[in-house]
Amino acid sequence: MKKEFRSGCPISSTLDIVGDKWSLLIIRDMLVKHKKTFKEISDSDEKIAPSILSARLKLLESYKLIYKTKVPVNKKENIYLLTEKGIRLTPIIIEFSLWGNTNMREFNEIDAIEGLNADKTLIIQTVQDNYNSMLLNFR
Amino acid sequence: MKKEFRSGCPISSTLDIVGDKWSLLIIRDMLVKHKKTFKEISDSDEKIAPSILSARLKLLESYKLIYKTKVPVNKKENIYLLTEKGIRLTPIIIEFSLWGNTNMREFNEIDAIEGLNADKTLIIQTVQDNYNSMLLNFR
DNA sequence: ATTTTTGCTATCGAATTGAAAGTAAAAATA
DNA sequence: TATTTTTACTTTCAATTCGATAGCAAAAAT
Repeated sequence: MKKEFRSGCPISSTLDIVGDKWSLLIIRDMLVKHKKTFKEISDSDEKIAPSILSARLKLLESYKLIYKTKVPVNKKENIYLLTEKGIRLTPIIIEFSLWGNTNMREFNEIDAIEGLNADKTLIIQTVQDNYNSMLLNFR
Repeated sequence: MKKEFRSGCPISSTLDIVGDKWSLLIIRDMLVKHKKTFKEISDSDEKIAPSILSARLKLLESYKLIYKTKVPVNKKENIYLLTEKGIRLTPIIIEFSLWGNTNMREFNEIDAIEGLNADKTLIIQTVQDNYNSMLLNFR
């Protein structure tokens, strides 16, 4: 675990954990697409390198945003799940999605995202509720 | 300007611009602390390197999140201001602040931030209104 | 018993970061 | 007006991180 933060600012401290190009995409795939295994998470449009994914998962786990478990019928496969802290990143994920949907279209061809026109509080609640429902399968 | 985005996802595209450790801190300092010059922005608790700051300002300008102007009485000093798109990052900045304030305290000594207990919509509105008021001085 | 798949790790070249020094031009000062 | 200081960066280069690719051990699948 990295011990040195750049400052005591909450934004700066958060960026010291998730402020790279990949971490929030990993959280996105876990949270919105309910991806749980190393292979599922690495299998995204953006094609994260396995060494980078491995390092990021370790870091996120060490800061308690995710945890790793296994299902009894498969000793090999790691199941990565978001912790409560990780789930609380939902507003950040949704705000990035809303911002990018509105402001990035002149620079990149942006996919249409279903459900983004709903009230943002409802979107956040729905995403979190869906994830929590899925978590019930692992208790 | 970098032309290649990793995918058409709005989150991924946004992270391709601001997904480094410094960009959102620059936006924070401009938006919340009303910092406008190279020196002011580089003079933060986190101590960004001048070469990195210069590169980030150019990138943010090229993607139209900020613009550069000068005041008539000072030909030398560049004044960096947020564009409308840049100001629209306020919800992201505030969500990072709220998340870090709640979830980072076990890992880092987090500064108390005034005003974070208010309703988040009000915080966002206030920050944006304050910045827009300040902008009136430059028209 | 054998083959395939998964979950990584290792290697190494490429890219980025960032410390520190330097520079030109403008502002400030004498 | 001459000189000094400050600003806004740029440059250099070592350190660090990224990421393409190949490889490996163990478990699952056949």
